Amino acid sequence: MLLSGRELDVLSVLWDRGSATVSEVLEELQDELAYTTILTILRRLEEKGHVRHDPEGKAHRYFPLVDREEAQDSALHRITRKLFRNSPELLMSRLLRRGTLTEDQLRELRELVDQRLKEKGEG
Amino acid sequence: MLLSGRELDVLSVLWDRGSATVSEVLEELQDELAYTTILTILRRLEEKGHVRHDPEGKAHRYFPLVDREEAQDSALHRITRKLFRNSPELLMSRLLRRGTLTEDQLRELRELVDQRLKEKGEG
DNA sequence: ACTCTATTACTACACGTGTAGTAGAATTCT
DNA sequence: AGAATTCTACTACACGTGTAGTAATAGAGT
Repeated sequence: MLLSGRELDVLSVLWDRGSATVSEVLEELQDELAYTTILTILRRLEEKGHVRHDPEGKAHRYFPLVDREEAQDSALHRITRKLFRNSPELLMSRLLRRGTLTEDQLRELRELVDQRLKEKGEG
Repeated sequence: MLLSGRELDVLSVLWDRGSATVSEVLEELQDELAYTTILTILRRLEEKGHVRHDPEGKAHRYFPLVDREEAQDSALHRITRKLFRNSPELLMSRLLRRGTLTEDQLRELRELVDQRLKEKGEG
């Protein structure tokens, strides 16, 4: 699944709200795009099977058919392969080295790692 | 800096070897592309200022002008913004949850996190 | 010097994406 | 009902990317 920048912008609204009409997407997006631009993006997403719609009054209400996690995994997988020699560990260490995490976030992260380690130990 | 899939394939070879000619890139890539395809990609990368070349015999030797870390950061930044609500922590926890890391990698990761925490504590 | 071959420079073209306009249908307002 | 508004369907177009062909050229071998 390969989603473009704009497609992700639009899908993000659907993910956040569960569903949305063109107008709703339009309202929520930062960049001021034309109404028909959103419409085009949603139509293309529908062609590709990433969203569907139900009629709602004279308008359409769009629903995501892929979920955020899938898109996240797919994007992570791609950049892991292309930029991190296929090593998620390298990716993480790069993120850590960039130092954008707060102390609290680091602590939570350590919790998560410990959690995973515990699971590995048991399983 | 936005690098396309193929551009990343080609740049990866330059990063791995330090520099490369078209033939060298060609040899190293999995997908069997035409010689001129590689040439085109390198020319475009050069137009954008991402590589440069020196003459070498009748051929050209290409050198990367961006480094892998920059490209990594740029890609990570983009997907963090578009897919993880701008939270690198969310990204990491997603990676952890996918469970693709081995026990050893998890341990190394915990080391790294501890390391960062220590630095934060001092700084 | 002449031919063969590797290499570049230039061109081409299909496809996806970003962006939006126009025409016409559906609703709403008065 | 007629006018204004909202919305969709369809079309358009520029730009980037993936891919490669053709023509010209520079060395390599003899």
